[in-house]
Amino acid sequence: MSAAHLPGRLMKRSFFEDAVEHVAPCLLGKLLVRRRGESELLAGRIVEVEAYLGPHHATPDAAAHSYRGPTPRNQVMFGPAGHAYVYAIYGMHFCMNITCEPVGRAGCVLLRALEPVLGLDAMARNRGLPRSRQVRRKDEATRTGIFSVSEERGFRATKKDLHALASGPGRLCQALAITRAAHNGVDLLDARSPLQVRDDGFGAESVLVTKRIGIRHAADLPLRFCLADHRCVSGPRKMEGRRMKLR
DNA sequence: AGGCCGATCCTCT
DNA sequence: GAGGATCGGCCTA
Repeated sequence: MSAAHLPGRLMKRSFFEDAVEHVAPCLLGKLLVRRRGESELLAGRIVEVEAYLGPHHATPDAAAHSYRGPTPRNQVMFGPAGHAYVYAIYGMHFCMNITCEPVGRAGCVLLRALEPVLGLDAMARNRGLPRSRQVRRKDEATRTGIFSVSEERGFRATKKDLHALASGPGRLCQALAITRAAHNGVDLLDARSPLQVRDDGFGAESVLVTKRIGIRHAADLPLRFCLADHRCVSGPRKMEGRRMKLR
């Protein structure tokens, strides 16, 4: 498969070499593209992320894996920007981050939720979910305009079905078949990579900023960013936070 | 819609 | 040896 068949354009390295708390909200709306084998293509739009601050930062972030400095597990975080940091958690899930900031600084963005865009059947299979039931009506999500694409031949997903595919950091890795063994350290900005971040020109507008989910330390930092009102976002429906316009 | 629970194992102390 | 950037099932409401 040639790169010409992939949606959008590869992102530039400089985009990720900035402070992580600035990069994180700007990642919303970008595509995570997964190529597998000769023909399989999966893609999802990033709708929810969290920033984790490196130990160089003025604000201490005890929730970050880099908090106590480099270890064998987190060494990728201290390397160049635009690479995947994938780790295993609770013995049964993977989480994927994108490294940010110049070499030596370990700011990282955790990907928390995707809106499925391409390869929905394969995602359902990867997740061990039944192929989405057929819906008689025109895809409700697309009709309401909440979703940008989310429909392809042979798969008509309800909002609930879409949410089950890749909403949550563990779920999105399972949906795209992302593992630590195969993908930790992969360059996301290389056209030959099995995992890429791409920009198809989607314009994110209103962003909701809240506390991060599922952590004990530094729990009050406002470092979770999601597309406001997007149904594929994970976590509690109503979460306190402030709205922010991008750019 | 939200809270509690168990599964399961790697990483760092 | 403790605990974790989670998930899905089951419970109450």
